Amino acid sequence: MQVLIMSNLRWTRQRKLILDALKERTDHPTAEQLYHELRARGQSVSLATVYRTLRALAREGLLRELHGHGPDRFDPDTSPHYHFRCRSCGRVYDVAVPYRTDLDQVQVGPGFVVTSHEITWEGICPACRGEGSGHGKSG
Amino acid sequence: MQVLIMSNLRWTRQRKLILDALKERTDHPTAEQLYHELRARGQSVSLATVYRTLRALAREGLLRELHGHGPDRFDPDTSPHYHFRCRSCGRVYDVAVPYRTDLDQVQVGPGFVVTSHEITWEGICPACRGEGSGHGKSG
DNA sequence: GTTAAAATGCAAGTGCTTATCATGAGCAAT
DNA sequence: ATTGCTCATGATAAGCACTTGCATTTTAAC
Repeated sequence: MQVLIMSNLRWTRQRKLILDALKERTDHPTAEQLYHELRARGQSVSLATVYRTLRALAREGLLRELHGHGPDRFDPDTSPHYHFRCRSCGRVYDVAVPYRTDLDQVQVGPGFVVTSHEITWEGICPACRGEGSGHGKSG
Repeated sequence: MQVLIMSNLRWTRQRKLILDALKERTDHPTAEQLYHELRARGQSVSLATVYRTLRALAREGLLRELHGHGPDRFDPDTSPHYHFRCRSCGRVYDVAVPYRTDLDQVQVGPGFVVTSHEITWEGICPACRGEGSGHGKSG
């Protein structure tokens, strides 16, 4: 499938695998998690390629990078939306709160140019509440 | 001055220096920046101590850690407020938008417990707009 | 099929941060 | 003021999360 028609990227076996693996998940995995997932399936990819591919696809606007505590995470949904981060396992979930376009109009101060905003909620996710102690890093 | 009355931390020369240096600034510096600042003043502190102190003071609630792109930054203001991050230099500024307590009441989904939220605006700061290209990392 | 440009894999390198551990400093009770 | 217990510091090594250099494939266009 020609997903990369608009981009100057080549549609290689590894890039297909990585993007597909990302789209299967809703927990916004890290590069390392994606890498292990693919290896577990017997696919041959290197960690460097996973990183390079994710960064490249983000530059092309095919996915979104999430920065914050711990390793970067990746979100296949590029539409404007907000996130929840579990402070126990680090997993990130989408939040169904309507996007507030008006917040991009905020006047931060003289000379400041605002290009975007993001809202992140923190707390404990259902998976971690379930576990007795809830201090895993399994996500 | 007995700032640490409520905590079990010892009020050492280094901790005084580090907290004072942090409170003098409004750009939410990194550990490294604070370290260089103190060295430039001829004060003897090790980088490890700067890191340890900042983390310790954060645990005690005397300052706040900011995570995101690049190295962690530290904010001497622990009251609820929002931030702006310059995507050119990385500096972080406080934003004078009233804190929305109602956003902590958001229902993320069944089984989710929300403990806090944060809003971060991104864009270019006045310092970087001034510079012709505006691609420094001077912050 | 050739071919030029781009992607991959491996391994080494970098940046940020924490761990280790011997030494030194704060604090409370002598 | 001194002692003694405990915590803090400094120097350096180690660790994690990436990133980069480079030789070797692959891809996409002729």
